[in-house]
Amino acid sequence: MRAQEYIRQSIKKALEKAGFDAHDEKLLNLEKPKQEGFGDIASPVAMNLAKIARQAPRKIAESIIEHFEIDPFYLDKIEIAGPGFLNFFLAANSLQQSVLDILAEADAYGSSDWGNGEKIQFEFVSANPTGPLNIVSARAAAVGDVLAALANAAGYKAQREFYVNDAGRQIKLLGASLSARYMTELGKSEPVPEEGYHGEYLIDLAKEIIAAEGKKYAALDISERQKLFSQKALQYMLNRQKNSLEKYRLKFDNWFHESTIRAEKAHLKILDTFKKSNLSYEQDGAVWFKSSEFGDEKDRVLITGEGEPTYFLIDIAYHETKYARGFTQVHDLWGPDHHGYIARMSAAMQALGHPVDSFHVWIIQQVNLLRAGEIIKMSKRAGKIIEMDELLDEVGVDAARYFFIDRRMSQPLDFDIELAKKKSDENPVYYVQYAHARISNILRHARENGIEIPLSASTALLKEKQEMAVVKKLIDFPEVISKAAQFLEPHRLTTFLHELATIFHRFYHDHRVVTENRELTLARLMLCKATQQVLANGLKLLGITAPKNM
RNA sequence: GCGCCCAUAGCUCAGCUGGAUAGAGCAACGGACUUCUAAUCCGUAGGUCGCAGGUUCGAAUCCUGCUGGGCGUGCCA
Repeated sequence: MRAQEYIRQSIKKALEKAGFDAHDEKLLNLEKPKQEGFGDIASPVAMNLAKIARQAPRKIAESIIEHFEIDPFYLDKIEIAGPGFLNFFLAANSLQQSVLDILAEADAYGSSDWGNGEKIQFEFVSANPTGPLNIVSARAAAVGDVLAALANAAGYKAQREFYVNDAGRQIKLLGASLSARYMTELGKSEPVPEEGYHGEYLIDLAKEIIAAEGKKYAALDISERQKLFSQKALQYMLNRQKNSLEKYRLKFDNWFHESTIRAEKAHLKILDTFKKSNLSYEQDGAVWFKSSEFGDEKDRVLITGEGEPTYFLIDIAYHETKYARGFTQVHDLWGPDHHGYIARMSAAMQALGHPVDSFHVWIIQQVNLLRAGEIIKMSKRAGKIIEMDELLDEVGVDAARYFFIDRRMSQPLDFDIELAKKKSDENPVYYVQYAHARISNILRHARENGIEIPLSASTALLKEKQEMAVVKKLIDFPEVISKAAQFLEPHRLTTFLHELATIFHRFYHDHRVVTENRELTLARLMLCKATQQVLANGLKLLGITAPKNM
């Protein structure tokens, strides 16, 4: 059993014996003391209980200690400090043992069953297949991928889904735009629609088509050609997006096509449901959803005056399938431009009878690209957009992912390209990777000196301050993961890994691993391996490589 | 106008859902390589937590107001 688990359970038992109501797990939250001298793990439980039990926190703390059975394997002592903190001082025994436990668990260390196998879904990126992926998509891709990875590690069954808008107006425009480029390449006049897509990628595609299939499509009727080119362009863009994502080490579990909603007329069923429950009405020739009854600021159109379903209606039907597919928690990661869309979608989900807290929208804020401190101005109109591919080619996948994860997603992000490229101490990515590589080097050095590294060895000689500091950090890992998953805050993981790297580098600096003392050498090798394991597990969740040398 | 997000060291950001003397990285300054990688480590300096009230044993954290920024607010997708 992990020390944290032991402490939590023991506090619970002590509370019960002392006559307090301890069923609320929240009360048992453990903290990391802010300062040295306050022990290794702290519990504010006495202060939490003070209000409920109407007793002085210190009194409660004393009562808890009185009923607390100290197992010397885990604890040296408990102290009451400050306003009523319980400070726990971990015993060397359990710390030494946890190094071996980590090695035994290996790749699985850090995982937990916190989520109880609940089926949840993360839908993200979902960029229109009308152009290459941009920088915000890159950010969403990193965040969504890591959130899902964290959720899976924390015991949820999380799915990564990409919603493909492969139907509707913008696809028609895409086809028309490609058709225009095709004809222009063949020297004929056909303008790109005003609201069409003017980026150069369609010129490239037009050239590709001409090279591969010639000019046979020029003979077609324009509307026929546009329709055909819609599908061609769609396939092309989808493949291109998939390739970009693959390069980014992101694999979606499911690609959900909007066209299936339309084909199955799922949106009409929604319409029907709303009609039957009196949640919609007709006005000015359109059909409206009474979203204002569910917290939206006004009602929204489902069917336009021209009889077309709105994107909103299709989107409701799409989201309904998520619940139909068995997901109990639905997380959408949207771009900042969809801010105003949240209330109505949330209203729709409530209208369809889904719990308010089962549907979540997280806005991934914009990314400002900087080069040497200067913001790079991007304009969609002029086609001056930095694509995800360009960014990855320039700074690399590892750095890009790290930079995107290392900040709360709800905040705009200044991404300094020059910094991300720098292979120096200014760049936090390499700091963590370096610790991993450094350990590989130590292990190699040990082998070169004739030390065969065993799977397990006694760690009883680990007692130096820096050694213990590393172990104490290592045992935090499972909680970092479950909390990062619980609060959807992946940056907790990068922070943790950075701290672990710091503590390891410090240990490395102060102590030699491979020495004449064979038993101590083996013990420290175990510590190194356990650290490397945790670094590797953490980096894997982030989708960042763990290099053996740098 | 209304709604959401944000304001913490020179810069970029943490701060574990109300707790102990507010932390880290970078930048600045001063030190440490005959060593398992110096892509590292140690030290110094740096703060009215935007402002003003309120809630209580206790507030960077919760509430209200204000100031200053970002975004959103279509029978578009």
